[in-house]
Order: sequence, then structure tokens, then C-alpha cells
Amino acid sequence: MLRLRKQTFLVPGHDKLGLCLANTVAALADTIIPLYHQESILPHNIQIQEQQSQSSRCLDPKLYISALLSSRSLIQIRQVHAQVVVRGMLQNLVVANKLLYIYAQHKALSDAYALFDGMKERNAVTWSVMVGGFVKVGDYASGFGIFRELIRSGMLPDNYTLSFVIRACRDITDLLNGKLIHCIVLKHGLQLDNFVCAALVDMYAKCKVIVDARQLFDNMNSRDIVSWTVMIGAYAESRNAYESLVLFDRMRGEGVDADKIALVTVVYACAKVGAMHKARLVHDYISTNKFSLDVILGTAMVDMYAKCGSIDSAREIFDRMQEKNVISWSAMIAAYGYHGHGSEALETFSMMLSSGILPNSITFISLLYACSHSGLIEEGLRFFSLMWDEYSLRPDVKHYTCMVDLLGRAGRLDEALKMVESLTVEKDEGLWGALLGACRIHGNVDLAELAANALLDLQPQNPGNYILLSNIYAKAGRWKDVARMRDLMSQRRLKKVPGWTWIEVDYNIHQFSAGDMTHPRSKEIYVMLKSLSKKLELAGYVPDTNFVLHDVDEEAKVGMLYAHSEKLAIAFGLLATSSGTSIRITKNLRVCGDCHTFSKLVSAITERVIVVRDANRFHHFKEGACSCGDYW
DNA sequence: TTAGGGTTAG
Repeated sequence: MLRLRKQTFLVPGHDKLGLCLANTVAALADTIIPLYHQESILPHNIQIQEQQSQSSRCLDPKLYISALLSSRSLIQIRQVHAQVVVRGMLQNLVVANKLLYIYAQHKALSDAYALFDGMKERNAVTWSVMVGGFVKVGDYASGFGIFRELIRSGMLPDNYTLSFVIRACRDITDLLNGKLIHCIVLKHGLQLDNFVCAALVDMYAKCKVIVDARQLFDNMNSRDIVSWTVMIGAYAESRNAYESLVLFDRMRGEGVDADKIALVTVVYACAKVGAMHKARLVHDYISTNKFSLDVILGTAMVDMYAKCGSIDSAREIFDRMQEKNVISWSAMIAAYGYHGHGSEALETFSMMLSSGILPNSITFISLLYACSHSGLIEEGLRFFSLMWDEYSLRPDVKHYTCMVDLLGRAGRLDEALKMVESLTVEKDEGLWGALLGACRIHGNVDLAELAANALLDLQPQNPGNYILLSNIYAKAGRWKDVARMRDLMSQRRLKKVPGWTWIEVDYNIHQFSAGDMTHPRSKEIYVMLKSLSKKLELAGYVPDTNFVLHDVDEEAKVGMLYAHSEKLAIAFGLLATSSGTSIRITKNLRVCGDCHTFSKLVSAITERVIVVRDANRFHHFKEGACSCGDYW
């Protein structure tokens, strides 16, 4: 038995109650909790002093609940717990549930579970608090365990519990269990509220089943701001990010006002689409409705403007932000990186250090990427060493990928290969892709073959890898190997996935695929393309048919290249905008080197600036040159 | 007495 010194503990706000507990409270509570059902032990350990006479107040659950709500530490909670036991109040389900909830809030799940396990009576609140408690601390297995126990007990979960377990499925992208829970709901005809519906939509979306998410969303009786935000965010992550912006307009049309979280999500969607006009409209909405530029919204806007092509607007927002964290600084450094402004990225990094913010692993990815996009080789090597030497940040495969890209673009392929070979962590497709890209620039077929074969091993179902390797063989005149690649694709039933290009014209986004005839101005576009091609031929442009992988003759290959999506988009841009206006390609899916050559030459013969964004790397084609000094 | 959506890279 513990020897305990007695002292008076006053519960804040209820000092008259004068809860008196032993001094070594933690030890006492540890003893009490497992034994709380053996109440006979307790009176010997605890002396209870009442400053007021014994009255019904002491049996009033509100007093214990207030005491719990005022508890600031686990020790205090255990003290109140002890009192609850002593007073025989644990039979009161409201008090017991509140105790459970407060333990869960303090992440004291073992205390909570000990209490839960001994409860003779439980209700829906008891179960939801336990499931929620485990889910919130990321102990999903225990959360599911409690949920299973609930189902086995013959009870049905309430909406609170359902929200928690569905959230657990979302967090670990467990589509199977998510569907099972959805089935339970349907089977029992449970009436779902907005919390559960939004959780289901979110779960399906995070598990990449966007069609089901949308169906659920459309079938909701009433959609609140959270449901809208979840759906808008789901599209932002999908291939159809533009639908986020369509939904945002629809939401406002239905009279639902955006809050800050919804705006952060829409800003993120604008960044994904690269839609500058939409970005400006969302910015106007934020200003008009006087939303403060906090660290999260501000950072999202910096990223949005950078990805929509305006590094100046990004910097303006960044400078206006009162509070900046490591994410904000990294976003600004990355922004300079996308635009090939390496020295500004480095300068921003120095400012970040001066302001007392420590870099994280992502800061270094942004920094190394900026060096690689600006040809700052020595600086990149210096930062790569610095991250471990100065900040104890171990480089991961992403940092190595930046370095391989950096060295490879500079033609230092041997060093790039050494870096790949020295890697002890798992090599991913990004790393091999960077090496392969460098080999393509510098025409190193042997090394390209090595990288491409590694890629084929990692992703045998990705047709892009076969095409990459085939292009390299074609460039080297190894036609048998080209044919072998084509046969392999055919055997594995892989088809080339068409490329897509998005262009912003007159405040709208227009989308093109290769050979597209769906645009309302298709006829004019093809006439424009034909005229451009003739002018380019006269200027010496020869289509690089290595970018076509088909068993057809050269003439047919030229035909296939002719209507690639980026070319259709540029032809449309020329057609639909006045002279002197920049043409903005907001996004490119599956980049074709020949298209970039085309863009460069079109900028020369039309005296237009053509801005092309692919994979967040911006190319500014002006007067027949690319600002980032790239190799097209 | 129990519940939700948001920022940097890849």
C-alpha cells in the first residue's frame, strides 16, 4: 500500500468544493484507476475534506464535469477521477463519459481504456469517444477494434462514431473497410448527417474513387461548407482539377459563402490548374470579404501565383505576410525555382536563415531544384553537403533526384551515375527518370538503356517508359531495338496515353488532346497550324519524329507529330489573342520535346512570348530562345 | 457527455 501525504487540492472555479487528495497524486491515481471498482480500498488512501456540509451538490454531476473541464493536466484529471469513484458517481453515465472524453482529449488512451473496459453500462457517446480518441492519436487499429466490439455488442453506431471510423479509413486509404462501413450504413438504413456524408465523400476521394465521391456528394440533401470544401479539394487532387473551380462557382451560386479553409482549397486548385484569371478572381474574393492573410492562406497564395506564372505577384503576397513559417519560405524558394530564378532562390534561403527559421527537408528539395533549373552546379553541390553537415537532415531519394538532374543536365553524367550507384535507399522512378532525361539531352545511349530498363522494372505497366527508351534507340538509329520496344508494348497490351495541353485564353481554360477535333474552332485551328508549319519549314524546322512511336513510315510520323496537343493549343492561342499578347500554356501532360522546339520557333516567327508550364517548370519562349537556357 | 474540410516537394 502506498504511503501518501495529504494535501488540499482546489479545483479552479470550484474552490469551495475543496477536493482533498493525496499528494503523490500520480502514483495514487495509477493505483486507483485499475482498482477503481474496488471502492473499499479508496477511503483508506484519501481523506476528503468538505468545506461545506454534505449536500446534494456533491452528488451533482455538473460539479464533476466542471472540475474535469477545468483540469489542465493528467494529474488533475486523475484526481477528479478519484473523487468520482469515491462519491460513487461513476455509475452516472454522463460523468463517466465526460471523464473518458477528457482522458481522450489529453491523449491518455490507456487511462481511458481502463475506465471504458470496466464500465458496466455504455451508450453511443461512450463508444464514439473511445473510437474517436484512438483515431485522433492515429491508433487506427485500436479504433477499429473498439468499433468491431460495438458492432458485435449488437448496437448500431451513431453518426459521431461513423464519422470517426470513416475518417480512419480515409487517413490510411483503406477503401475496403471504408466500403464495409458504408455497407453497414446502407444495410441498416441509418440516417446520415452532413458529417458522415462529408467523411464518406472525403474517404472515397482520398482513395481515388472520385466518381463515387461525386455521386454521394450529388445525392446529399443539403451541402454545407465542409462538404463543398471536401469535394472541391477532391477534384484539385484529381486529373480534372478544373472541376474544382467550376464547383466553387456553383457553390457560391447556391448561396454558400466560402470560409477560409474553403478558400485555401480553391487557391490550391488554382495552383494545380495554373489558371491565372481564376487566381485573380479568388484573390479579389479574399480581399473583398476581408479575409486576413494568415500563414496558411498566404502560403497557398504564394504557391498559386507562382504556379500560375506570376513570380512578382507571388513575391508581393509573400512580402505582405505578417507571419511566415518554414512552409512559406520553402514555397517562395520553390517559386523562384520554377521560374529559373536561381539567385533569388538562394537569396531567399539566406533571408530565411536570418529570420531564424530552420530549413526542413522540403526546403532543400526546393533549393536544389532551383539550382538545377538555373544551372547553379557548384551551389547545388554545396547545399547538398550543407543539409547534412549543418542541419543534420539526411538526404532522401528526392534530394538525390535533384542532384542527378543538376549534374546530368550539366553533362556530368559519370558523377550522376556514381550518385545513383552510391544510393543506399530505395531507388524510385523519379531518380531513374532524371538520369534518363540527362542521357537524352547528351545522347548517352548506353546509360539511357540502363536507366530506362530500371524504369521498366519499376513500372512495367507505364507505356511512357517504353516510349522514352524507344525514342533514345531511334535517335541512335537502333531500329531493331525500336521494334523490340514496340512489340513489348503490344505484348503487354500497353497503349500510348495521349498527351493533354491546357491553355488560358480570354479568362477561360481550353483543353486539347493530340489530334483533337472537339474544339468549336477546330477548323480554324488546323488552318492556322498548317500555315505555321509552312512558315516553320521555311525557317528550317524539321519535325523530330523520334517522339513518335508507331510502326509507320516517316511521312505518317510527321503527320502524327503535326497535331500534338501543345501545337494545337499554340495555334489556338495565336488565333484567339491579339498580337503582342503572351500565350500561356497553363499545363502540359506528357511533354514532347518536338513541341517545345515548335514553341520556340513560333515565338521567333510571330514575335510572341510563349509561356509553357510543364511539371511546374516554366519555359519562357521569346524570340526563338528559352529563358531557362534549356536544350530545346 | 461524443464529430468534419486547409499551406511547401514529388
